Amino acid sequence: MKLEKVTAKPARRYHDACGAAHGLDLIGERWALLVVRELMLGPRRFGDLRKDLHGISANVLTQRLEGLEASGVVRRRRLPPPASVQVYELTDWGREIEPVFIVLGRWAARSPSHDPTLPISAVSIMLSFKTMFDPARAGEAAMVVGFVFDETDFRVEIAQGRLEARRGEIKDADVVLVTHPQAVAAAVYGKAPLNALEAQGDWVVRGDARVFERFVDFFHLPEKAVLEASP
Amino acid sequence: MKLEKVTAKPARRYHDACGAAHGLDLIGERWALLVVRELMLGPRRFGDLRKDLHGISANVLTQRLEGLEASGVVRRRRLPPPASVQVYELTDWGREIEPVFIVLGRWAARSPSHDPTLPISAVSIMLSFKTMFDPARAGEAAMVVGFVFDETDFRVEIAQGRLEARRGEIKDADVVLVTHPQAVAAAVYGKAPLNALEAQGDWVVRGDARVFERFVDFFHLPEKAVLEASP
DNA sequence: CGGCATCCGGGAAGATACTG
DNA sequence: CAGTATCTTCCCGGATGCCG
Repeated sequence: MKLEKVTAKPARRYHDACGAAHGLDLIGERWALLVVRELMLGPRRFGDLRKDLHGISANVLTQRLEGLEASGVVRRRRLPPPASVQVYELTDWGREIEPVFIVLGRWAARSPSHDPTLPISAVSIMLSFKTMFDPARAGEAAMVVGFVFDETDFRVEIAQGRLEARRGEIKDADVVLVTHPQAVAAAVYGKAPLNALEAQGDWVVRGDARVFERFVDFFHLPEKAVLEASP
Repeated sequence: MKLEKVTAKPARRYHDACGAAHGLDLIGERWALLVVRELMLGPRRFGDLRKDLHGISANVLTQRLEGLEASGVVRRRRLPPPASVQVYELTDWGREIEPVFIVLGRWAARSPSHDPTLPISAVSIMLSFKTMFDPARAGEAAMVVGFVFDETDFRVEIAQGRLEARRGEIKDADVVLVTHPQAVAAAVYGKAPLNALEAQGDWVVRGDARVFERFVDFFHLPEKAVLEASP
């Protein structure tokens, strides 16, 4: 006998008209915002999400995807045959969460306890470019930088003081880095010497390495906040 | 024998270099962001916080304040005698969370499940003015609107297409409303008729009521998002 | 294997009572 | 008034197992 899905959400809500409080009802549960982050650059499969959300368990991921789908943030789709696999993607409205990442990330980067050397996902590093890009430093520079992370291609295009970061074709890239996100973070935010990374073997450059050297200079983390202690 | 406070936080962290993930480590626990919200307009006492965070329990509020203090977001201070009471306030860096509220609130207000008629705190309604103010509608209007919520004075000043909302003096206000936040939400966002609210008795106007009628027109909730269902 | 249900241990949240 | 102590409830995280 099949149990009816009596889910009957009692669900811990704030019951508050405040917009921010309702936002927390939608994406405030543990892992929820990071699931959305991983979908920010396009549809993903369950297993891919699980792999890049280090530490999440399968059942929690299932619950979050269900919750986000019920809220209208995420939508589930089955790709047409012969693929026939299920993927999860953001709705149009879900995609509009992006500014929340930008401002939250920019604020938290100033935290004294923020450690940019920790592991980072491919999507995170791409979004960080949007967050930390300094148009003043880029000036009129124009370039296409490609990244290959674990068989997947990502591209960052800079032109007219604007930056676009997404998944996609990198045939036209000025330079392509075959590496992993953490090494990119070390180069861009840690300003690690590029030849050292190359020597370590987790870094292969295709194309004009000088372009990437300029690229690195367009980004920098904000200054750490200075704290007043409680007396 | 007194137990040493071996707090030794193992603490559930994401362990992720992503700025947003670290932001969640700081303010992602349940209630944390709403505690910050209640401090956004200046120092508050423990009991005041508890009263306006409907549903929080004393021990959770204690834990959040401790955590936020440890993170450098909140600071604890004892007012000079004869008051000699303890208050909590945001640090300079903590105050910089404001944009997170603005964008999160603006995004969540478009949620199909957002209900603006729920209870709302005094601080929330004041912050909502910053979030939902439409400079185009205000044009060159200039006014000072005062609110008295439960013995505390708040002021909103509009001038040159800009809005400022804070606690403070309302002697120079063009109009003052003695009421409660939910009634203001009904008037401003629900566009409830003002005389109806006055008739219900939870609404006293001092000064020029016409000024408030214009004020209401400067704010409106964003359109609800239209959702694509999962097939 | 991908997606999801189920069971279980630990820990955080919620409610209430109690103390200085 | 400002928390602390205690108890219960529920969520999170990990493991296992089912089924297409």
